[in-house]
Order: sequence, then structure tokens, then C-alpha cells
Amino acid sequence: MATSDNVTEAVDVLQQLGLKEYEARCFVGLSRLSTGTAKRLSEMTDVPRTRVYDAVRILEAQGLVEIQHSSPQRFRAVSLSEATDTLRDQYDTRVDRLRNALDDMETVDDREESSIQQVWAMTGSTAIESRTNELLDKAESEVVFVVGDESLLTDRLIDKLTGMTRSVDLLIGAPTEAIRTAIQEAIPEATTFVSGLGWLRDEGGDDEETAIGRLVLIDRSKILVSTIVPSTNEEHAIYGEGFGNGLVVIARRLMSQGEFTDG
Amino acid sequence: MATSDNVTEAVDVLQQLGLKEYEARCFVGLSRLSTGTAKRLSEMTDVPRTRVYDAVRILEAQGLVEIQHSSPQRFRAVSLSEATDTLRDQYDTRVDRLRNALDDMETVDDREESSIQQVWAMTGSTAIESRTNELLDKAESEVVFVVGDESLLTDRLIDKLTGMTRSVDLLIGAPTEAIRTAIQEAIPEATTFVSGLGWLRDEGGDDEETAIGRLVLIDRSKILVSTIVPSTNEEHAIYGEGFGNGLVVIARRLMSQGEFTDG
DNA sequence: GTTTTTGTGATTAACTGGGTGAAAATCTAT
DNA sequence: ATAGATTTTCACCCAGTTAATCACAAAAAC
Repeated sequence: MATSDNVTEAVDVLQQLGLKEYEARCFVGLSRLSTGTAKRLSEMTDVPRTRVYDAVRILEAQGLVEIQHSSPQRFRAVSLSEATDTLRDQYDTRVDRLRNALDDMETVDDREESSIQQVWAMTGSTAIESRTNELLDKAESEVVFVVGDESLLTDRLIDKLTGMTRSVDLLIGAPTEAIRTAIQEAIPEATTFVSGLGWLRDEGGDDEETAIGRLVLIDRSKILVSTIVPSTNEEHAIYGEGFGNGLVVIARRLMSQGEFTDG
Repeated sequence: MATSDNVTEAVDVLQQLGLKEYEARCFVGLSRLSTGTAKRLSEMTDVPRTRVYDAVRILEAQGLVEIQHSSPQRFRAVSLSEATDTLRDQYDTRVDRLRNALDDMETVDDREESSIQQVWAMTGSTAIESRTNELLDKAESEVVFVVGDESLLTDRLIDKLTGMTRSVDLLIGAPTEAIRTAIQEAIPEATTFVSGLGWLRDEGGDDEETAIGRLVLIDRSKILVSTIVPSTNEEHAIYGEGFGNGLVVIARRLMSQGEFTDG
């Protein structure tokens, strides 16, 4: 009976989407029922009967549930598609409001000098991918992209790379020869190589091997390196900018000495 | 100085999107700064300095902020587009998970008889519009659509109506002759009329006039009527289904007596 | 070496939300 | 109609969370 797993999953997600526990449980309960009374719902979801009313009222106000004002009252959930429509709309509205508010805000400019040694840390694959895309978009002359972890080599990324302007040199490093060939085929205009990333691996340590995720060097002046921490599978990245930036300098030096390329 | 309004607006929305107050304030603060230390951030956002660190750490884990691990630490917010990308991705993931979980759930079928007198109440324009669309999609022979409030006559709605199958009769009622003509032009295959909705207005009461929002009658067996409550601008609807449903019977009777049409 | 700034952790106060019961309103069956 | 059951509202308590403050160690600045 995987149903109960799905119930808890659905309840969890609904809570992440902003519903309270009772509201989430009631909505999920109603989703499994064509129609239900407070009593029935309470029995099935373990929400105290006296609290079902509050929860359902809030759900109704959010457009997720309909109420039949009879006695006893009957409740029913809107269809899944209606529910997701409503939730999406709610989300879109919020992001729009956020965008507008942030756009209209005056930025307090401190003129903190941009010291040369800025190295920033970030977490999360989406954020890192988003930054990667932005970097690729702003590239003017050269992109070095070393893929360390196969899982990061998505179709979306290939599309992005193939879509780059001709005037930008593309240097792509793959972890294995097989992958290199595949990439070369998908992106003929790129120069590909097999990356020798051995020096980046923590083979000696007693904990798991720290694999490199991606390494992006843009116009020899911006760099992003990510690793995937084995225990949590989270992607962590560091990012540096500026021709004189320490991290960038090291990367450039390694590049010119052929350290990235095999052998 | 509308900036402070925008700040509170942004903070509010971020909290609705799931951030805590301190996190929201810190993110907004950082969005106005190219870069900031804990001290600076604390001064500008009134978040206790010692709590800035926790807040920022969580923001970093969500991909909304980058941290420079120096002393003192420097923080900065990712760009607005990166932030919304991240948030959208998070949202999409959640809705997908929700959809899957709900889809896979066994529905406990109670065989609650569908008594004839079901009349359901719902709230919120998005939910109501969503339901309206679903009704239009399922219409087989006839659609009566009376628009009471001009604001509901969106392009999206026009598109929806023009896209209906030929085999469905379209009867559209507009609040004024001018709007009727416009609709007739946009949707030539429909029969249009000016609705005489006087009887639906609460002109005698001492509170504001209760305007009707929309009235949708599908295949003479399903009906949805909405009103827009003047004080909050919220849209409330009732919905009935079944040929014998009381609400539907009344609507059908009124239709046949020409009560909806002018004069 | 002293003083200031920065960062961490523990502690308290306020709030929110889950859980329970009393009592009002409503319904059902005599 | 009346008694008893059921439904519904409301107010309250308790626990976990989050906002807010403090004490203190580590690091930088002087």
C-alpha cells in the first residue's frame, strides 16, 4: 500500500507550499473523497473534528476546496488541475510583486571598493546552474568548460553551449574519452579534450573522494568551480571575478601549463 | 521615499514565499547593496547583528546569497533573475511532486449518493476562472455566459470562447450595448444580448450594490454564478450541477422566460 | 598589549500552530 | 414539542519555533 506514502508526501509538499499541517491533511483527505463531511474527514485524516472547519475555511479562501453550506456541511476538493492552476497563479503573483518591489528599490551605493581577492561561495545546483548560464551569456571571447561530474552534462547545457556566439572560443573538457567524443559530435565547433582532474581528487583521505562538478573559466577573468559533496549530494561552488583575482590567476596558470588536459 | 514601502512589500512577499523575517530582511538589504558585512547589514535592516550570520547562511543554502569567507565576512545577493530562477525551480519541483503523489493516491470511494441539491461555494478569482474554463471545456451543446462585471471580460476569456467547438451554441450576455457589440465582433458565431440583470442587484440595501460577476450555464445542467464583494473585491461563486439541481432549475426557468435578456 | 570588532553559542521572550474541551446551535426521533 | 444526539463554534492550553538579547571567545586594529 504505497498510498500512505503518497499521502505523507503530498502533505509534506503542501506544507512546503505554505499550507498548515491541518490544511494539508484535509486537502489530501478530500482529494481522495468525492465529497466529505467534517466527521468523515476527521476520521480519515486524524485532524481533530473541531478543527476541520477552520482548516477547510482557509482552504476555501485559497480556492482549493468547495463548501456546501448545508447541515452537515459537505466539503470537496477542486480537481488537481484546478488546484495546481491556483497555486501557480499565487506563486506567479508573488514573484511579480517581488520583482517589482526589488526593481523599484533604490540601491544604497556604498562604493565599497571591489577588492581584488573576492571569492564567493554558493550552494545548490539550481543557483549554480543559473550563475553558470549568466556567465556563459556574458562571455565575450573564450569559454573553458570542464565537466567533472557526468550528471551535470544535461541536454539544457548542451543546448546552451551550442547556442553560443561563433566569436567565442569553446574549450570543453570531459571526464572520459567516450563522453568527449559525444560532446565533440554534439558541438562540432568546440575544441574538446579529456580533463586530467586527478590532482583535484582527494584520493588519499579517509573520507569519500571529493569529485569536482564543473569548472567554468570565462574570458580568462571569471571562474566558477563546483564540487559535489558525496554525503548529501549537494553542489557547492566557489566563484571569483577579475583578471587579478587570485583564484582566476591560479586557474589561468594551470590552463596555460596544460594541467587540465590529459597527460 | 517609496523605497521603504518597497522594502516592506518585498519582505512580506519573501515571507509568503517561505523565508523567515530575518532572512527576508537580510536578502532585501543585500539586494540594495553591492556587498555588505554583518555589521552594515544589521544597521540597515535592524536585524540583530549576531543573527545576521544564521540568516545569511540559510539564504546561502537556498542559493539566494553568496558568502565571501574572509574576515570580516562579506555577503552579497544573487541577481534578481537568478533569485527568481531559483525560486521558480523550487516551486516547480514541489508542484510536480504534489501532482505525482496525488495522482498515485487511491481514492477512497464512499459512494456518497450525489444528492440532487448540491450547491457549492468557492472563493477567489483564479479558482473560479479555473472552474469556468473546465466547464467550458466540457460543454457539449450549449453555453450561456453572462458577463456582469466588465473586469472579468479578459482577452483570455475571449480566446477561450472563440476556441469553442462549432457544435456548441454560444449565448453571451453583456452588461452594456457597447460591450455587446464588441463581443459580437470578436466572436461572430455567438448569439449576443444585453443582459437585464437589474433583478440581481441589491439596489435597495443600505450597503453597496452587490454586482454580479459572471453567470455560466452549461448544457442546461451546470451553473456557476459569481458576485464580487465590493468591500474586499474578492470574487465569490456558487456552483450547482445536475439537471434537477434546484439552482440549475431556477436558472433554466429564468432563461426560458427571457429574464436574462433586456426588456 | 590593549581595545575594538567579529563570530558563535546559549538563553529568554513572544508567537504560532497543534491539540482539547465546553458550550451553543442544529438536527433527529420520539 | 422535547430529549438526546450531532454538528459547529469558540476559547483555551501546551509545545515547538522564531525573534531578540546576552555572554564570551577569536580575530583584527591600534
